[in-house]
Amino acid sequence: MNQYQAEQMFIDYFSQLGGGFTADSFASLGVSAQLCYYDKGEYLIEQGCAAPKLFFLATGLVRYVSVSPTGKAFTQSFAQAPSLAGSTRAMVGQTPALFSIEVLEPVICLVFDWAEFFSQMKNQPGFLESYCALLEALFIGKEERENSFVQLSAEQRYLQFIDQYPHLLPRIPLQFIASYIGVTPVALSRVRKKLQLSGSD
Amino acid sequence: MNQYQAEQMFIDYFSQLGGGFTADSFASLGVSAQLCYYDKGEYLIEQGCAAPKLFFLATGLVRYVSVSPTGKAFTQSFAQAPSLAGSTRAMVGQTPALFSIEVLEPVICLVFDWAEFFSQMKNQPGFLESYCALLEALFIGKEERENSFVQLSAEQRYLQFIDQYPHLLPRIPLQFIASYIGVTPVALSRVRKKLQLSGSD
DNA sequence: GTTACCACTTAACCTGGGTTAATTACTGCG
DNA sequence: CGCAGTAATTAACCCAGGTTAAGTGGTAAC
Repeated sequence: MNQYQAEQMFIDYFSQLGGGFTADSFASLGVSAQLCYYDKGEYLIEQGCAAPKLFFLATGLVRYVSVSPTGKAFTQSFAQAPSLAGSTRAMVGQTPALFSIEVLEPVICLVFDWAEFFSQMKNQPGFLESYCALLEALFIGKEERENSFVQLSAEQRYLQFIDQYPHLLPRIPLQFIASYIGVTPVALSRVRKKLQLSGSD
Repeated sequence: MNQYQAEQMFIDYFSQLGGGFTADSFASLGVSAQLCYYDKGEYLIEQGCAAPKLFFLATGLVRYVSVSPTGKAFTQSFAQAPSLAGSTRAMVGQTPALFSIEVLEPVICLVFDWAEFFSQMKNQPGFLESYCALLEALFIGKEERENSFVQLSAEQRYLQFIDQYPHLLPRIPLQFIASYIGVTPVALSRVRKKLQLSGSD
């Protein structure tokens, strides 16, 4: 994976969001990106710190995790390549990030300075529409997740997770799934036991 | 409140989002809006139905409420004028709305057809940036709410509500606040009793 | 091999909040 | 005025999920 390939993936990713964004090359956009590598266990951004960078994951898998004042970790989401990653809040509001981004599988990514990236890209025809489409999708996702937390039991949220991310299930430790669906690993273990007792699959 | 005044409020509202959107009049935008009135108890959109309209509330107060399959109502948010209202998901995805918008205090609003509105407005300089800013704010709000549900107790969520919306507290029935913070009215009543016993304010 | 370190499970106990239902306002209405 | 109908409180009971702690693999380092 070289920089050129990553940039091509990025352009493809953005084009398929809808919104009519197209581009031949990064050079023509006038944005500069740095190709970076992160190993499992490293962090792209850290909770409490400034996080003005936008990441485009060409390979790898990460999770967004926030730790409460009482020390409990909560996984807000997973993101697997190809995907953008970063804290919208920290980028646009220039406030400290409310979560860390932890690498679960080795990441190769492009790193942009958000302010520079946005000021360049907003003049590209179709970019803002694509970005809006992306934001809409993010928002809708959060809305659905909000509903899950309020209206579903831990068991139902686990089944929903399996349904939505079957490919992630074998790749991430159960404790992370537990922290994603908002229960303790102990509780998730109970749920799994109960499920394998009833349905025998 | 006449249509002209409402349109002026709308333009002001959009201008102050940031993003550089400005306009002299609706006429110059080429978008058509209908001025509508809704009484307390009526609905702007209804769960399960198509909801291709965007509302701009010039006066009034509404809540977004969804009812689960088991019949439990959950208040996703409140919106008071001046504010936009509508289901992003239903507008952009042309799917049925996942919630209803219920009028709590009489509403005077402008009603737009989203598809028409967006196709006209996206060509206005600065509009897309303002719309992005709006979406970012919505997304960040949901993210914070997600955190509250996972990391705070019912009591803490209630205190947070009072802190965030002190002006709404005396205006809406307790049961709606309960359904907003994700507990039953009975549980909220317990919380309030406990609070007035400890701190005497 | 053995020691150490994880991830995961299981059991025992506890608690926050749900459920049901009775009681007490508060309101508008005939 | 009395009588609905609705909102809020309170009490009694219940349960999903948290907490603590002990047990069971699995694997990497020595």
